[in-house]
Amino acid sequence: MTQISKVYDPKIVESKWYNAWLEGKAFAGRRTEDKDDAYCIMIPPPNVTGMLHMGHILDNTLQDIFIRRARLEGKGALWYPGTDHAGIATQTRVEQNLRAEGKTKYDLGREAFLEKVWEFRTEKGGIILDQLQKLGASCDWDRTAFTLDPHYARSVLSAFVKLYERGYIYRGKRMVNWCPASLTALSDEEVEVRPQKGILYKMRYEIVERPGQYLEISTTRPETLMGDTGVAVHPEDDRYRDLVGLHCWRPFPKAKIPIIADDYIDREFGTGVLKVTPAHDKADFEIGQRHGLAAIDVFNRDGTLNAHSGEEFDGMERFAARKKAAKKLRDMGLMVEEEPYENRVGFSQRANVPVEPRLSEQWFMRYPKVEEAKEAVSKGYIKFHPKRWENVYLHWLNNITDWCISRQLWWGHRIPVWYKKGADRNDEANRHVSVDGPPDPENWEQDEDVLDTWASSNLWPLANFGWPEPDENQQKDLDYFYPTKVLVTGFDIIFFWVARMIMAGLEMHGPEKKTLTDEEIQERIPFENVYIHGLIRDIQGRKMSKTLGNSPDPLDLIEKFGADGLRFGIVNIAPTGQDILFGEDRVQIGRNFCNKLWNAARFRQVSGPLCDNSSLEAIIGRLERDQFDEYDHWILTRLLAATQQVNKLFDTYLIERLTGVLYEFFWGDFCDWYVEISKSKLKDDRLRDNCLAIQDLVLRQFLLLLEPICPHITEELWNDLGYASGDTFMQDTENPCLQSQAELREWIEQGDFKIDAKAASRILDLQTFVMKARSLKAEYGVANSRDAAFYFTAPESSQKFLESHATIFNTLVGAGQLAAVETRPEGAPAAVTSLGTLYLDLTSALDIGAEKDRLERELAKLEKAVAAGESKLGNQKFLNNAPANIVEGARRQLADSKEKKEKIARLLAELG
RNA sequence: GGACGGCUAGCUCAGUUGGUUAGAGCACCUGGUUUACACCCAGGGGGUCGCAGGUUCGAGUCCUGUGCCGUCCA
Repeated sequence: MTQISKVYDPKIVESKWYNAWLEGKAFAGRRTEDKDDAYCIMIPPPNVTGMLHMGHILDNTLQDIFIRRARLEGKGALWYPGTDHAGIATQTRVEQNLRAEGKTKYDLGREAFLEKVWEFRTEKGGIILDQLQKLGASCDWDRTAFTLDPHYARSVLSAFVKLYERGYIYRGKRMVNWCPASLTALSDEEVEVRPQKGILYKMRYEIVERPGQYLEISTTRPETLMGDTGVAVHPEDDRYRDLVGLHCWRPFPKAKIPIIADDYIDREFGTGVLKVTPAHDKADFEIGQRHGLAAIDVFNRDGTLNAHSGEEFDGMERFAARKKAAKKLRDMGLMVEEEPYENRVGFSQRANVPVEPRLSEQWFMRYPKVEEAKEAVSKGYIKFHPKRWENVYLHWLNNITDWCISRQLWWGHRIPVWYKKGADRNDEANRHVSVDGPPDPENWEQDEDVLDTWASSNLWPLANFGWPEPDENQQKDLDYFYPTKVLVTGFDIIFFWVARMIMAGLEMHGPEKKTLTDEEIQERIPFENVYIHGLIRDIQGRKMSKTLGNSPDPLDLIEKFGADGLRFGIVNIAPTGQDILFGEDRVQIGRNFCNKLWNAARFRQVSGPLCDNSSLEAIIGRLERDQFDEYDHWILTRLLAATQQVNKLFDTYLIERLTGVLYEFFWGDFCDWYVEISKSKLKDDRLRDNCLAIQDLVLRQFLLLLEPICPHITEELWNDLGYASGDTFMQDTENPCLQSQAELREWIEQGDFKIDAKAASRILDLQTFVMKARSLKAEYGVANSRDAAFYFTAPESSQKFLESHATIFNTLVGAGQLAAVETRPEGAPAAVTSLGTLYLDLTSALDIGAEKDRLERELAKLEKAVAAGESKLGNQKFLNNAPANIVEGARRQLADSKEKKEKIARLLAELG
């Protein structure tokens, strides 16, 4: 048995146990006989080259809590880890490295460049997983997956092929969100709309048929006017009705463009006239389509202007071009007005630059099983926690548009489409679509693009079990673990990943079907619960970012507080379903709590010999039920209540509340009261063994309750206090008794013995009595004297109770004596409690003024309570309508308050 | 413009289906080496629960309106 040291040192303990778990294969996913036991969590795969940040700490701590609890409960638990290839992010970083060497990816060519990325991945990949291990994450690491692993890639390509064959994937020239920095198309979800201060330019175009007459047009983007192919007004706008069908002059490059009428135009905006630039605006593109206007692309891929914009703009950067275009309009006398204007501009989330609407050839996905995806949630097969996020999910699905899935990148899953060399790519007859490619590759060229990363990670729960061609063992896993139990993620990922995984599961898991029955939906969903947590922000509520420097390194925090301390701390400060304001001082509570636990265990170790703790049966066998006093009944009542509360929090997915319940029970009840009481009981030979047995029982159950949150320290103490049997870990414990308080109650209550809740409630009175005594000591400056004498007057029933607890009273208060008296001792300040009136014997003279102040404060409180009680009980309607127990409670309360009030009034009168 | 969330002690948050005199942690103040723990112990101050109505015997909690902050969508 290890001697427990004075200060808890998490470093040694944490690495020791983590290694022991790894060696013992404690995290290996296991199947039980019964599928109902299956409990699988798929990790939201972090970027393979990413670094751990606070968001990961929260997300993975929560997952670890779920999975460790499941293991304790004997479920078939599997936490499946892995990383994704993060197409844009990873490629961008490698390109940056190349740029430092003065090279571009084109210098290397596709193959050599990809080799570089793989090198980078090998170097950096997995760092984040090591970091998760420092946190204590109990993933089944042997299964660690990567979205570009060969088998995973086959799944992704298979899905593409199936979706293509089923008509969900098509290629087309469309308006997409173009990132001029990353040089790729983006999905709508990757575009973040931000308000931007700009200028609303009002310019005028001369009407061709009516020289000298102008149309005034408002725009925020004069740099696109070279691509204008029309000017549009509302058909019912009387101001312009007669101009429709005429033309006006585009100033540069000078061209005649038609004036058209379209319902889309907002008559209220600006002058009610819109310049139509079909190649550079989504709405304009649609107007152009309706009216047969040409689309002239005046931009290059990188956001510079091209030859179509005219010689003087060719090659110019887009924002410089805006200034130049405005100047040119001014010089030509065509600028009417320039006013400051705030408009909403789409930014590329990843590259942090404004996106360009751009016309290009891309692959799109029409989402499959949209209706079923809605039903899965609206019918309750998939539950969001907190539930309100279901609205967000459903709203998105109700307004869903096709998904641009091709990316102009090299790093990713290359689209499995080949085109006949030199043939028209848009003619389906010239395409070959398959996982393995055409048998005669020399006649084909493969599509250059790769798939959006989310179009691969949406298969995560399926591909990791070998879909679509699982081997025998994978098939067993798939049958057992799918659908997975819970997905833990932040609300910002609902569209990107959660919704798409649901649709992918519904479409792919099982044979092709046009529509699904309710039963099929339930079989195909990828998970049953979605646990949504908040985002970690800094203490001022700002998002964490590298540029702000407000993002602490989690490894530093683990160093400081221990992994368990950080885990406890982060869960403790997380409100349910809201963002989390992170401050280092806020998570200290976790470290402090671990230290408290450590020392409580240490106290147990020095309090008496460790007896047989190796099984619940052994501990229960040591209880001496005939020696139970109120404290024992009370602490066991509290233990059962805490067990029940924790169980309910797991059932209702309120994980953020766990630490509150555990803290209150362990620190507030066990340490502050039961352990303090023990200090008295342990001196008594008659009481000692039972008291130690109760401590052992409480500690055992508490360690089990806490283990999911603080796995290392609990495992250590589990061993130090002798709960471990053989070489097993906590997770293998028989009879953890966690799933309801009834299980544990059955063990304790044997024969006629029942845990006495009434006896427990008397402890609450005693606690008040003790606190009043401490308060008197503090107020009269005798807090130091451990021999302070207390007296009390009390009715016979309480007198007996108090006298029998005098020793414990002395321990708890730090007093020398507690004795019953007939009347108030001379010069003694007093406190009124429901057990009786308490007096502090002062050797020095009583400060009458201070005592009067104190008692008057107390009197005022009681008068308020009495008035409230009387008005309530004087109300016939209250008596008629309120439930009997409430009325009875109010009566008792009033009687108690009245009695105390009278006593205090008498004490005051005595003081004169 | 639509939807959702928040508004309770100086700060961050609890407050179950309405029911005793609204709680915790941190911060603050006072005192403290007592059979574990100063990462600790004891005590104390501090709130008209955003605002206004309504329902009810009774509202932090339910209803209506409204203000401010935040987020998502358009």
